[in-house]
Amino acid sequence: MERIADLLTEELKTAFTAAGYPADKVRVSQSNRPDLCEYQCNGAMPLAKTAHKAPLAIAKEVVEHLSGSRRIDNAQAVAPGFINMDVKESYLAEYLGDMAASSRMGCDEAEDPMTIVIDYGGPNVAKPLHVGHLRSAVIGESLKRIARYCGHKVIGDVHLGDWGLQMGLIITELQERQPGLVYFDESYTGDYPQEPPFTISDLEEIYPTASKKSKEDDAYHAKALEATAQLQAGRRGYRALFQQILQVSVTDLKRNYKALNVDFDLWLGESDAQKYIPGMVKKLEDEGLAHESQGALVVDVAEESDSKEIPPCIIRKSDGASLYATTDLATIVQRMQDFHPDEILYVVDKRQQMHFTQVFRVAKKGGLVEPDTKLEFLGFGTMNGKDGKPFKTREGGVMRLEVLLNDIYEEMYRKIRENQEGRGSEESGEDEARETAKVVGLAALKYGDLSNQASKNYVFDLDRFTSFEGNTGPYILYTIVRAKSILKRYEEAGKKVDQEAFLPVNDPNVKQLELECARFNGVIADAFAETAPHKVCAYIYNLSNVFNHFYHETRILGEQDEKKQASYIALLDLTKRILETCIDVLGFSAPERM
RNA sequence: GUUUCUGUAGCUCAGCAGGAUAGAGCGUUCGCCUCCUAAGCGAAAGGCCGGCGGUUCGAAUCCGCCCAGGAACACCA
Repeated sequence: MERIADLLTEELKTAFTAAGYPADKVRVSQSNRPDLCEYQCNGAMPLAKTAHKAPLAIAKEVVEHLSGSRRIDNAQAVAPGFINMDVKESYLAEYLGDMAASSRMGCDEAEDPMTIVIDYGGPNVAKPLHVGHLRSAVIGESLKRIARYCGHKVIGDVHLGDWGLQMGLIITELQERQPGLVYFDESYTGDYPQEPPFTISDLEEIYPTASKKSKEDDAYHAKALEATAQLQAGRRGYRALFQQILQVSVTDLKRNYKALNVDFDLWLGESDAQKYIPGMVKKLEDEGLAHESQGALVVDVAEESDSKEIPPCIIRKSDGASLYATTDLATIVQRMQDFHPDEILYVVDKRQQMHFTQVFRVAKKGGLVEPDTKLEFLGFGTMNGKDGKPFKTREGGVMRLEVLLNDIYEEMYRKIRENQEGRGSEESGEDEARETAKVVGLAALKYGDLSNQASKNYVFDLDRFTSFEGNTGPYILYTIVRAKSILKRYEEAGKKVDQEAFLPVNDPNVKQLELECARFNGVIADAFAETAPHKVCAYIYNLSNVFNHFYHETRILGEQDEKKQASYIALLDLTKRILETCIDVLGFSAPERM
């Protein structure tokens, strides 16, 4: 369905044309003065100069042509040249009925679906997920869902950091500790053991230890480099060990992402792209793009229009090893081959902007992608503590995601219990309260993150995010639970919800809620077009406010007029469905009660 | 140093294809539970939209300069 604002724009354009004015710049938008009108059009003002006429006079002429409209009500020209208007109640009821009749509430699927690969993980093997991984997971998951809801084919890839020095470090440290393992015996030709010689917690301890040693001890560092090179060269024992490190890590990562309600279609990593490197490099060389510079193989990516210097992109180090950019380029080749996507979207820390600018340019120049393949970089800001500096534990270390989640669950549980006592109402059981705390806690965390613009840094504040007041996840969930509760009682009274039973009701509170519901399709479309989940958050917060106002002013279950009541219920049901769809697209869900 | 992002109420943030009186929430103050979850609703106070210029009938929004803070600037990922 078309958005109401667009439908009104069409009518206004017709009216401008009929009045003899150009209509190309005419646009109707939601009014920024709700006390005056519901929608407004400012199109008359810029015409004043060329038409040599007062804008108000133009507006008046245009308004003359709107009198027969079935959608527009109370159109009037106001100084200095605004055209104010309302939506006819009868039309709005009809529009909402149509919305409610479709399972997608008027939000059409793309006619020409795109294939989009979203790269939004980037966790490192053998390292626990920490808060630095939170944003890409949360934002990427939401973007994936928004794009899917819009009808596109979306492939989410975790893109593991499973290649490079880190693997060499782990192997080196393992060898130090258990030199007798068969993996290190070069003369060994048999099968390697099924059971890995370490657990996930071993790995999580081994890596930082090795990393520290390597920084302090040059000989150790050299050994790690050598191990990395041999692994990359395909040494059997190292490959076997690598597979086991991978397997142990991925199992753990999957568990962690699941707790976040984040899931990936692909569990590929940097290592999977390695086989595409030789061909990719050869292509760049053949096309004369790659050349030697200070011993390294580089591709120049500077462009004349650059306002700053963009250094050449290094494809191969002077020691012959590949690096970050190499792997990312090879991954692009792999993705083009496997999926031929129309777009690849990277949801990555914004500090990597420069790197991706280089990679994208090489990919375009070298023809690794089609000329019209969109390579997009969504750089997100850091999550800071209350002091405005990057979020740390009390001891100053990086906080593990699991720990953060647990803190939130605990805090949520405490609040739920507290509220139940305060209310003195039905006590839910221990288990249910714990379950609810998890659902609400996750919503608190995700909403707290997503309600900020992705590209900006934001302050993580546990107390604020888990609060039930204000612009928070819990507040949204509470609103949904309220709506669910009424619907349940309505049905318990033996009545059936008629989703399309909208009637024109002369009640400003009802109309306000209706207008807000009608914005749904536009909000989703905008959020997709602008890769902006925070717009969905802003919308549901507003919708929740309007709903709670309506709820407070209107007796629904006590309404005597059955038809009127059915209309209220239809509106409430539509509101609930919209809210539920929105939070699903944001990546969390609501409990039955709280 | 160069480039770039950010600067809006005490705090946390919206708004930025220019439009009418710059919006929320928290915090502060004051109302509202015989009634569908008060985890709610209503109201008040609180702002030279970092500063100075420019474009425009009109600027938080566009342009220039300045100030302050963050980030990135070839062989780490």
